[in-house]
Amino acid sequence: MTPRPARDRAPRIPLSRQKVLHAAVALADENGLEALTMRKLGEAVGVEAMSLYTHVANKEDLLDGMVDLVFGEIDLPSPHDHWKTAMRQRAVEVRQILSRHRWAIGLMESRSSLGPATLRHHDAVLGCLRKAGFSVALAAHAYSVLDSYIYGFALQERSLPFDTPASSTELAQAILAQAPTDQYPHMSELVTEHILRPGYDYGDEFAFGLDLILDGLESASRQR
Amino acid sequence: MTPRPARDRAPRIPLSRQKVLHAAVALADENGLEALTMRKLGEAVGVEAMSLYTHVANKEDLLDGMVDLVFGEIDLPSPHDHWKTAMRQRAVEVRQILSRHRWAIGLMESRSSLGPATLRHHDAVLGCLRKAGFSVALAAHAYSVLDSYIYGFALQERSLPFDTPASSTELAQAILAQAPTDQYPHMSELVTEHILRPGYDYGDEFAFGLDLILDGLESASRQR
DNA sequence: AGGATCAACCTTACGGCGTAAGGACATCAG
DNA sequence: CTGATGTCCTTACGCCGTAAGGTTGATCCT
Repeated sequence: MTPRPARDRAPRIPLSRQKVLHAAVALADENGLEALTMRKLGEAVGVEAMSLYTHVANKEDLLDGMVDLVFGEIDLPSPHDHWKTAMRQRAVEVRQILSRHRWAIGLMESRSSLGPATLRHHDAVLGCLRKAGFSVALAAHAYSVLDSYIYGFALQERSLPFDTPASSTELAQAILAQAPTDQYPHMSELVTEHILRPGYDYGDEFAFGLDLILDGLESASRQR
Repeated sequence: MTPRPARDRAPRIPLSRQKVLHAAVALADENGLEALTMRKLGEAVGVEAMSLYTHVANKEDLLDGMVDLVFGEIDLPSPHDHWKTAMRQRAVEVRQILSRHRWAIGLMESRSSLGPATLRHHDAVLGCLRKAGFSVALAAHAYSVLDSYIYGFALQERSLPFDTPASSTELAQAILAQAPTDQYPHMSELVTEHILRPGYDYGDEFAFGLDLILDGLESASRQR
């Protein structure tokens, strides 16, 4: 009665941890981390929610895997570049990646189990600084300032309503409406004379702070 | 039959938005943001979950209020201090407050509706910089770098397992176990020669980056 | 005093969440 | 052919935020 399935192959390509992780990243990218539920992820890969547990231990493990995938997207610093060039490049790239994966910002630094791509990345960055003559302590300082700045900037950038410069104007006006000129004069000044200026883009602030930090590190590294 | 309640006063002190917000902050401080549920918050203030909706519009509004409460904890920069002193003081205080309210880190910058304490705070910081001769643009740059650094540092600090310096040793050893010395040499070097050193405390890194940024801002402010 | 108004609070219920427990079934090794 | 293994499914539990509507007690206007 039931036809033999063996002959007309429905090739039964099974799922894999990698496929699940990639689908999870895509889903979080599109709809935010709060929309990443086991049920929706299952649907996205064509499987019931509970079947996902064949490939990930639980949701924490899923997030760990997603974070390591993101770390894997970051190019390792090229060994030929000057440390300053390499660190600037890395900073710009990380910021770009974090704006592609906004959900990752609170997660990347807070995983308690580090994946292989994560470890490789940290090691390469430290190696770049050590090779440039940074002491172990200074390399630690440098890594701390740089990443604090990069993640912090990404965090602030994420709060903006949408990426378009047009809608940032709307936000500014909304803030201005909430904040009467006479009560918050410096706030209004900032909004009217800086943020509402035609070419304004908050993202441009990134370079200022980054160069400030890199210059500071340069002089710190020369001092010993 | 039922005794008149008017005489023997059970004074029926009603709840208020402020009380709800304070209880919510306390609950999140103690058990983390994920433990802050309407039911548990209701229990904490002696009321059923649904009754909370008399005082807050929904959970988003609750979070908005909590964030504004935290901003209210930050002292406004004293108008008599040099900008550098005032900004350093503020940075240290914000970091301290963020370590008391770890749940606030991802939230403070990302509320779309700003409370009065939040606006007052931003205005005072901007005022301090403007009064010190910073142009509007430079004040914006400065505020951006400083807050990016502060929030980013707090974010990284939060990832540590617990605040005790003893347990940071455990974490370091766990990482070292995950990361074999030959495969990640610089990582191991950092852990063994820096992090596992007796007096090490990641919190100490904060001052290095902060002074680096403040010095950078000082020279930027003199340049025009 | 009597009655209306109204804010504070409660009960019940709904759909969605992560995941524990256990069963079905295809594939493959012996 | 037989049993083992790994992938996937079904069902169910106790959480979550909150919509809808009911009860109660204080206050104010006759």
